[in-house]
Amino acid sequence: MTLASRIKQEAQSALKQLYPDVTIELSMIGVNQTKPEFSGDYNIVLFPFLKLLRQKPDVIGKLLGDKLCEGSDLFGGYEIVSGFLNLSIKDSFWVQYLTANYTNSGYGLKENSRRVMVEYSSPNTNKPLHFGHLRNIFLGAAVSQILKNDGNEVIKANLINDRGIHICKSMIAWQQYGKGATPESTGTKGDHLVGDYYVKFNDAYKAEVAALIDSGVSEKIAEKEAPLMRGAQDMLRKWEAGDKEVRDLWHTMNGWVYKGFDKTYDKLGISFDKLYYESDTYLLGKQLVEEGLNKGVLFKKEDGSVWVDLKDDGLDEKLLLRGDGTSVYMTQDLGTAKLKYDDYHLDQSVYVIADEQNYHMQVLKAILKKMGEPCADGIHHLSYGMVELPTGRMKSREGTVVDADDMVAEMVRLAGEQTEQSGKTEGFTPEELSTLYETIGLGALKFYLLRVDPKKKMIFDPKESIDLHGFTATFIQYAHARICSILRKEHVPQQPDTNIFSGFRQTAELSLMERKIILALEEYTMILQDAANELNPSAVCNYCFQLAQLFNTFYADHSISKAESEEKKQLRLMIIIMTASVLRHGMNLLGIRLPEKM
RNA sequence: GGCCCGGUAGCUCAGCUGGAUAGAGCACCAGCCUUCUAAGCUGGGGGUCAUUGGUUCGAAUCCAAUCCGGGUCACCA
Repeated sequence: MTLASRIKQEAQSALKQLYPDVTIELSMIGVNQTKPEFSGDYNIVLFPFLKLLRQKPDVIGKLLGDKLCEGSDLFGGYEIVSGFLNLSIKDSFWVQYLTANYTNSGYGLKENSRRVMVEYSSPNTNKPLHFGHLRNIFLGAAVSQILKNDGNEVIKANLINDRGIHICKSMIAWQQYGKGATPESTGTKGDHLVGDYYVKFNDAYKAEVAALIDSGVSEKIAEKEAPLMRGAQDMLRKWEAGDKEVRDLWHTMNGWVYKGFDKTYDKLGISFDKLYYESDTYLLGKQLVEEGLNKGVLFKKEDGSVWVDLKDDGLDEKLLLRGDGTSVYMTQDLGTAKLKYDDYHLDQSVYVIADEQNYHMQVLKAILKKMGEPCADGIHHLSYGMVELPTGRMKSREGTVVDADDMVAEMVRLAGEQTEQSGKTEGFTPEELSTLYETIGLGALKFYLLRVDPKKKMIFDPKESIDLHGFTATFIQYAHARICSILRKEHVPQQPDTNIFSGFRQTAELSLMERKIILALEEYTMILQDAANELNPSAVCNYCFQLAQLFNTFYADHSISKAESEEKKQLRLMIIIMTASVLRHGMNLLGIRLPEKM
């Protein structure tokens, strides 16, 4: 149990004893950390009790304070300031907490039998990953880890959008302009090569449309009749009919893309437990729609198209099958949702998808619910804001996208540059240095994209690139490296598996910073809990940064090696061991490694 | 226009299940390396928490309205 909740419960039972006739709900008891300008560690707000207890805050505060402190191993004293009961936690409690926990390597792990799927990344196979995908990927991976750490069984899934008109666009452009180019013949990463032809399609198509308009055709007709567009549509029909030549080309080009993606995922340290391909699943929804029709949940219009009426849910009518019987996006998603559920019997299915699809996801869930599908309840849209440039949204057709591979390379380069500038490369082999630069560069990138509340959109200015100072992974990595340096010097293991200071006895009072850090360490499990409940990795980012900040302040005026006594030295070693361990644990959830030297 | 989301320091963001004088980072200014890593630390300036009204002992936080920005409302995905 966390300290804050223990304080709440003790306060409740103390009030029960003091005022047996009155029931005070746990939710009425506000426990907060005391602000630095007041004495004490935690406070209880007295205002909510005034009416119920019919007494002044000073009176209630005194009774409650006395009761709580009486014979307590936890509370050492209190002070009442304008309606707040400021409670001091005994040094002995903090020390006991520290000695009992500093050898931990796991935090917040609990039994939780839920089975959860997290779908993220979900790329199209017509272009390489860009900066916006990175937010999605890091979010999905971090949320998976956070949920797993919370005791859930987590299945990391990737739904690959490998078919459709957009895929045919790069295929036809390659056919017409590629001259047999392959990743090998051009030395280009496969996903980039295919992406180049997607861009080529759009350029050439635009020119075709312009030419048609010049020759007197209306814009609408021109867009439909441009030869490239007709070619792409023709190709899609052939693909659906299973045309061998088209399928072969499709296999080949997607193969190039997958090789490229694998390289990128590998570099990012990202993996999946289950891959779904839309080419396998895109027909699945149709059967579901048939069943819905039979059940009378869906209806057919005169032209044969199938619809669902969601007006009772505050939504609209939605098309599920075209008049010609072909499926739409929603149809596919219905099928995939059911497939996921049938595959794993999920308690929860998390979709990491940008907020532009909020409505779509709402409709998806509503339809499944209406059809009585058991998968409906578990569907949860982890909606995140899109990454924008200072000039607005990234547009692949306008060439304003920031490529993911380029971005990673740039960050690693920056990490190397700064390390060399500050002259910290001594004692590293070239291999160690390149690992270090990747750890720093990639860490900075991940942290930058995870530190903001997912639901908020974010603006990224490539010109300013990403800072390695302040609220960054680098800051946290640096604090960790400093701790490791001290531990090396003192010949103390980073992660002791037994209590190496079993003889420790506390006699000296804790300093302000010593107790502040232990207090922060104690909060960690609660932070993990919140992050898991909210599916919010930014909570972990904020916490780790604050902890590193506390350590740096502590470090600035507390010597460990030359502590004033052996007792203080041991105490501080335990503090920094646990601090480093918590930082590693938290950052590991975010997919960020912490170097021992930097 | 309907629905959804956002608006906090010059910039990027915390804080939002109501609690004390609203916090960080960047940028700017002034200090701190003969002492465990200065990618750090200390201090300083900088705010009408979009606006107005309401609920409350107490509102950045809850409610309503308004303004501004974005998203979405396809037989696209």
